[in-house]
Amino acid sequence: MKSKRRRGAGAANKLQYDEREQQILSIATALFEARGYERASLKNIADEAGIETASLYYYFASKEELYVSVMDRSLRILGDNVRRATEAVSDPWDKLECAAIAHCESMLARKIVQVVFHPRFPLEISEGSLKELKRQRRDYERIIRDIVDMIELKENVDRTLFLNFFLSSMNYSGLWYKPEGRLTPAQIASGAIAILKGCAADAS
Amino acid sequence: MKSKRRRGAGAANKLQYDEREQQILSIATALFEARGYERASLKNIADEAGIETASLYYYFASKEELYVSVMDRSLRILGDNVRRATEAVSDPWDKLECAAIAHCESMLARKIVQVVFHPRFPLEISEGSLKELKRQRRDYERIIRDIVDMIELKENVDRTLFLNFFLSSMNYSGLWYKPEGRLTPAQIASGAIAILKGCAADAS
DNA sequence: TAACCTATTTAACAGTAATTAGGTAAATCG
DNA sequence: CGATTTACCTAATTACTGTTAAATAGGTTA
Repeated sequence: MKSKRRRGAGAANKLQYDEREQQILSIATALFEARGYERASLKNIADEAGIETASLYYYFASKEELYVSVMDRSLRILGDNVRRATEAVSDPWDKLECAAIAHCESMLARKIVQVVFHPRFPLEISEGSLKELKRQRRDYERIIRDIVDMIELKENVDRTLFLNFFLSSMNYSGLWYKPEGRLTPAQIASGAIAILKGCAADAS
Repeated sequence: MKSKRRRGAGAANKLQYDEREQQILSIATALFEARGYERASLKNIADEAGIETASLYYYFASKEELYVSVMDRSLRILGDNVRRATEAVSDPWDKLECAAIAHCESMLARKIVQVVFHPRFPLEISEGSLKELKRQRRDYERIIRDIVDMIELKENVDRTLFLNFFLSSMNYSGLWYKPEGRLTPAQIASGAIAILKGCAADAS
């Protein structure tokens, strides 16, 4: 609604609308990620952006809307990265590995999301927003599911469990990943694939 | 400190100290689990216990102390259950499967924890409490690690990654588990083991 | 120059959180 | 019996929280 304004400026430290909006989204992403929804107060976010708390309402109608925007942005970036990384690959296992690497690198190396797949949403969200968020999450998982569906698994391996297993380890990698540790995000992703490859039907 | 008191009672609905303490711990566990630390207020907990908010301070010095007690209790129960389920088993893979089943059943079927392994602690906790919690978590993970160390893995599988992978899927199982769904907690656990068994050195 | 718009501030509000101080009824003890 | 202890309550306090209303400084447009 407010996204096409351009004119006007103000005091020395004023920014243009789009710049400020993106800045707030970045800061909010980092703070929601670091502290969780409740403990990342609007004051925290505003302080980091160098503006007053009330000014946030010029860009977002409520904290909930800000949260939904953060999730939206994160999931879209993640989806784009994974799609881009996998589209040129045809072998199912290679495709899954590329997806894993893109997922981990998006989550861990760059500071984009990680907030995304928390088990329960951290707030009592409005009906509409909740549906929107769930849809986006399903859309992303669909990308992965489509890859998993191409893979031939041993008969005794439950495909849905395999998918959940993969997604959970991707998400949880944020727990044990340390920037200064011995494994890079890509190595973690490839290591996960190495483990899962034991499930291949053609046990190589 | 206060654990040996016995005497005295009060109005009709008063409980003895230990009973009330356990009741509060159970309720707090369920509420922290369902709503998260911030959104589970002391008023919520007190209401459910049928007492006033201020009365909680008769049992716990602060919300933080209550949280630490909940974690403590949960991890001890979980550890006990897993130890008990595995001590009589000698084959490493069977042992791990028993651990997985005990873990999942403790987390999912009975309503004990699940709060336990959230990536980041939900509060800025005091130095001492934090150390205590981390120690307990490490102690539990040690149980699992000792089992994993007995397992023979393919050469290209990173043992630490394998361990983290296992723990993360155990924890995340709460995400997709539904009491009315097609899989029981034990089936989820066994399914996870079936997936991981592809990593066995003697590829059966 | 006058009118308007934009990004921001100041100030206040209403609600709720955790916490504390002090009191009270009933059971127990000597 | 009276004194004490136990388990609780009432009421107030402090410190935020998200949110709104209104004002303002400076740039744009006519």
